[in-house]
Amino acid sequence: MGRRAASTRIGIADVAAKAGVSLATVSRVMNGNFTVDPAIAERVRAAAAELKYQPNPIGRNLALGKTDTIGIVVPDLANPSFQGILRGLSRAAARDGYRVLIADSSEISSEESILAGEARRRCDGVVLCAPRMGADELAELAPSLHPLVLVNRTIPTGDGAVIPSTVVDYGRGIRELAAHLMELGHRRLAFLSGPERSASNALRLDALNEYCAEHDDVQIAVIAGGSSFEAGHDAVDRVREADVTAVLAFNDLAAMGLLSGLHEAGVRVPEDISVTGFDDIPFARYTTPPLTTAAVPINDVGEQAWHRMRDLLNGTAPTAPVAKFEPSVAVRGSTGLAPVS
Amino acid sequence: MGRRAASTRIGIADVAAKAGVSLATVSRVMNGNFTVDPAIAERVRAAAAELKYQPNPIGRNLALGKTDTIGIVVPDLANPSFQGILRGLSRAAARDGYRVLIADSSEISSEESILAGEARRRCDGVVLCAPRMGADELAELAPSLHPLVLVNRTIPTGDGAVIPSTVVDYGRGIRELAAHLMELGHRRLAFLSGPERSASNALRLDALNEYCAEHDDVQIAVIAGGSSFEAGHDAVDRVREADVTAVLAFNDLAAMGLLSGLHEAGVRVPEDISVTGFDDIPFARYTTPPLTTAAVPINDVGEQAWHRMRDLLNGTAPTAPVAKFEPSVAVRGSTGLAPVS
DNA sequence: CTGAAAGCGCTAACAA
DNA sequence: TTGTTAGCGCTTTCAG
Repeated sequence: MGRRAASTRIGIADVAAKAGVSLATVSRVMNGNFTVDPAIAERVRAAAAELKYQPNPIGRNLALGKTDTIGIVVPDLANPSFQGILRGLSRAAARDGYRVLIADSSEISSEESILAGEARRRCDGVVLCAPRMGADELAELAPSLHPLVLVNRTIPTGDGAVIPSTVVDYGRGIRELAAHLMELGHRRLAFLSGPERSASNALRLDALNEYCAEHDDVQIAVIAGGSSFEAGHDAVDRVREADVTAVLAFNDLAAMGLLSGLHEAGVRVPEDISVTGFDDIPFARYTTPPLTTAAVPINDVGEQAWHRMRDLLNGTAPTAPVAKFEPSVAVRGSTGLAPVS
Repeated sequence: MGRRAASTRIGIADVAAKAGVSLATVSRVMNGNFTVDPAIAERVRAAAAELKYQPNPIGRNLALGKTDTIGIVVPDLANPSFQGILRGLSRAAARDGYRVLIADSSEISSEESILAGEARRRCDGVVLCAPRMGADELAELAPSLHPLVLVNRTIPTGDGAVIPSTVVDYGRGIRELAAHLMELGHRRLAFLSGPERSASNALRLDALNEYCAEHDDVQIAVIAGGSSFEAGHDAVDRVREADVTAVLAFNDLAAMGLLSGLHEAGVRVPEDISVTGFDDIPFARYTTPPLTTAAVPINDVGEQAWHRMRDLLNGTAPTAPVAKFEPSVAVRGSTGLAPVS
């Protein structure tokens, strides 16, 4: 048998006894089933109130086969973008009576599939946020995770089945940033790249190569970077050696690190070199100089991820399985006219 | 009866059938109980692997009366301090095989007790992070939430029972900040206060009053503020009217907002006025000028909250029921010598 | 409209 | 060692 409940917690049986009705009736009343005689319902409610009865969701979960909880796995809770997504997701889900269980993979891609599986078993669905795992692994894992929503990642759909997702048009954003720099007279640019496994990094890179091909007077060097402040900071030397007049950083964090390193090295921004970020995190406007970046409505991304999940849970076909967000360039002080060489 | 499971998910019964043993044996094998014949155990494992069997945690939860999950309720997921606490808590709990369910009260204090109760019913324990609710309400709620850990809040213990908690010595931190300013020659200070309901705000205020009483050449004006960037930004006029040479902001966010507003108004920092923050959030060192602040090891706060919770869950008496953190002043560019008047 | 009873998937006491 | 069986707390079918 299960643990002999020495616990004194009151259950549906206590309420039933006190109200002099059956368990089924109490259950019906607690769930707002109106096929119960008003007088009896009132009696049940009174008993419940008196005993301060609170239904145990775990028993309910088992009986119903659902938990009203979704899981989200993120690479790093310290990353402002993921924080924003989590917040948007959590608030939107809460409005519909759902809770969020979090799993932080600490950027260890091999942990992702395990965490995702565990989360899925405990929850009604899983949101995989910018998973770092390879495409093959993701494709193989996906079916077992259903209902699944992807953020900033899509699966190369062999067949017609599409996994609902929210994506940001990183390619378009970085192109617009490049165009902005070009207008300012920059021709020799550098892309301070992000994490190698990051799908959104590949998107940026492809778009930049395309842009390059279309404008043969523009050159774009690729410099190894990362997604963190430190990565940007540590790239200063490589950036200076690259002999460029502008740097497109992978994201705001890296751009801020670069800004800081450049400042320490006595390089002026934007007089000597222009710098752009990506995301428009809350602090981007308060750097020195304020960061020109491609703004992403990150809370909305999280909210839309929930909406995709809700559709999956309800079995209603999503209006559009993938929600695409177009970043908008926010021109601030970190970009300026190219220096005359 | 429950839902007639049309679902094709494989359960412990399938494995038992395939391995030709009883449910109990499968359960024992899956839980690493070594009282099972190795040969049989191997047979069970093979069957489980072949069927890709994954134990359903929900059934387990019900049988065991535990979920291996703890809940945390935070006032606002957009606040860097709460993000840090959540991250520290989540990572530490994960190391011990626990997951975290989040609840964001959106700074609505009346929601807190509901969210906390719900979280508690679904989880094995609850962490209440800087609850905004009143002391009476908290004291009344606490028993029903056990196991409960408080962050940045304590309960006026009528009797000897102490609720485990992690607290930051805000009083000491703000005193040291005030002392730092005094050393720089400042005598007319202002405290840009935080949310009214915030207990940590009261701690700062009390300490400042005490400090004032001890140093009769120092005056500290209190200006209504808040905990957000906007609150700090909007307080610029009040700060300028206060005729002070230094401002102690409630936290880094408010300080950054103030810095920004001051800059827009043409007031120089620290030449005209010095500004301090509190927390040392990741961005504090990158403001212009870099922010002098009282550094709080926020991830550690979350980690220690988990350790308190773990002790509660294990029934082992916590080493110390309350973990106290002493902030350390990080002197940076936003504070300087008081202007000669 | 109400109650009895059969599960939901798993664990553990008890018996064999 | 292994199997039988009685729950964990709730929902829901089905009969009354």
